[in-house]
Amino acid sequence: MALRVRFAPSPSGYLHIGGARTALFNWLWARKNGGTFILRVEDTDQERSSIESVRAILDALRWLGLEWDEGPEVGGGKGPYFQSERRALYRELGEQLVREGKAYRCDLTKEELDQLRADFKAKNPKGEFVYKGPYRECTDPSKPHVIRFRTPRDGSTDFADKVFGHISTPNSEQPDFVLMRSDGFPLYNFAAVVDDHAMDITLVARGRDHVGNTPQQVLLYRAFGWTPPDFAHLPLMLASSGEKLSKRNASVAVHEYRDRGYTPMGVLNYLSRFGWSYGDQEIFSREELVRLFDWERVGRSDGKFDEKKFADVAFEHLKRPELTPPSDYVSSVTPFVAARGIERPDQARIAAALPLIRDRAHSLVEAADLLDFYLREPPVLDDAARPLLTPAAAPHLEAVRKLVADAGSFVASDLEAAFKAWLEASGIKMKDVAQPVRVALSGRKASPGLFDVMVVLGRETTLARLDRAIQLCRGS
RNA sequence: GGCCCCAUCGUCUAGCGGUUAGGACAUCGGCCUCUCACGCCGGUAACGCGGGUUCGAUUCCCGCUGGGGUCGCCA
Repeated sequence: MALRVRFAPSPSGYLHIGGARTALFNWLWARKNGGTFILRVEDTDQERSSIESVRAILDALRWLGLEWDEGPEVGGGKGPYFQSERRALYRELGEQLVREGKAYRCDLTKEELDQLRADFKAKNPKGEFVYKGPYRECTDPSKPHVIRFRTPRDGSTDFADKVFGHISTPNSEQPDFVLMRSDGFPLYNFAAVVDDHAMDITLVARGRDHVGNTPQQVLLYRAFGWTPPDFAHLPLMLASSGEKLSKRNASVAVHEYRDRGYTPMGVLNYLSRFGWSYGDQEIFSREELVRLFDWERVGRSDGKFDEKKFADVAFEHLKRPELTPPSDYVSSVTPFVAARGIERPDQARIAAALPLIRDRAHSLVEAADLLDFYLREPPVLDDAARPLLTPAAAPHLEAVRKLVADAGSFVASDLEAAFKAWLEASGIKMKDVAQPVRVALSGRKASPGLFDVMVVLGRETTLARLDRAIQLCRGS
């Protein structure tokens, strides 16, 4: 049977990097094997689901380039892809299990259950309440009720996990879990099983926090007489604090990294190496990831997200032209440049300056900052740089101005040669003249090499900036 | 607390019986140098503990300890 995997988020918050990793591994597996990657929205909880979250998740996935073959806004032959639109199916199958005696109606109310929990908690402050039944089976279907699964009392439920191997759980541990809520909406375990089966999912890959659900789901597959899919659980990505990643924690939201100027592959590369490895290799292109990914190389222990390592991996992608081609870099950084108030940034000049900022910009936000003075006339003069434009610096700038004006060819090596010759002849030290010139050209105390900057600016602009600096020196 | 799972530098990890336990990030030195970077060189830094199995355990088994997950009419 053709490989079909899915990513099934609940639209109750942003897509965070942990969820993005789950989506990535599914996507990689599908792409590697020519399978189908399905996106399904698990919006059965009307209280917590929101259309904004659906939007946010779709946008984040698209930005990362994890395009889905079937799902919202794409369609497919196994829809609908929103669980809220599949209620009739769940209801029908729930009734079927009741008819077959594999499930039953229970009219114990939520309040009564809460009371039981509270009572238990009062007596056993340490332990956690576990009520496995028997629940109150109701005979009057017109009364509000849920449908519970009639869980076997003994034996155990096993499944093979592609990452963790064989996992066995005693059935005595499982409660008579709820399939259908009293409001007619299905609960996670039930809806997931029904949909995974209906959508012909062949492998369910999700976070390790779902291993406890798997036995219940396997029990459901058996009750229906369906063959369970394969399972693969991923070790958890914890926050750097060691706590579980939260959907409400905006700082780990995918869109946050986009806004901070990281590229999709920067994010994906870091995520790919979290729980998966390929020898000592750290940096991968998207194509390499698709080719090399394998469940065999997925680890089993949880890890903590590391901001520094993440930033470095992202930087590596920005730094290497083979990973981020110039044209991609220019189009990616342009919006960040524009956000600084530079209207219709000169793309050609950005491209020209690119080699000078590539190994200096750790993010597109930084890149836009480093690009600023090439694109703004006059350049912004930093407060910290202003003091370098002293009357004493004026003569040096005058001399440099002449050199630039007289230079035959306007290429870095020739400019540097002429510069060195002048220093030689005058006995002036490079250290003493470089900083004023740098401030004149860039308005900053730090910049790429002077001659490279001049070439990007062009002779005319270089002269204009030197002139302006000379005026400022005299004025101070 | 029950059940399930995990355990190599601070962090992400390589290792699949015999290695000076490797790489990357971080960190600390140094080099390069017109500034800032990049780059390069080098240092500090790990197999949780106790039993086995074996000629030999980081590696296999058991226990302990530690950590995590889960125990909802959330997903």
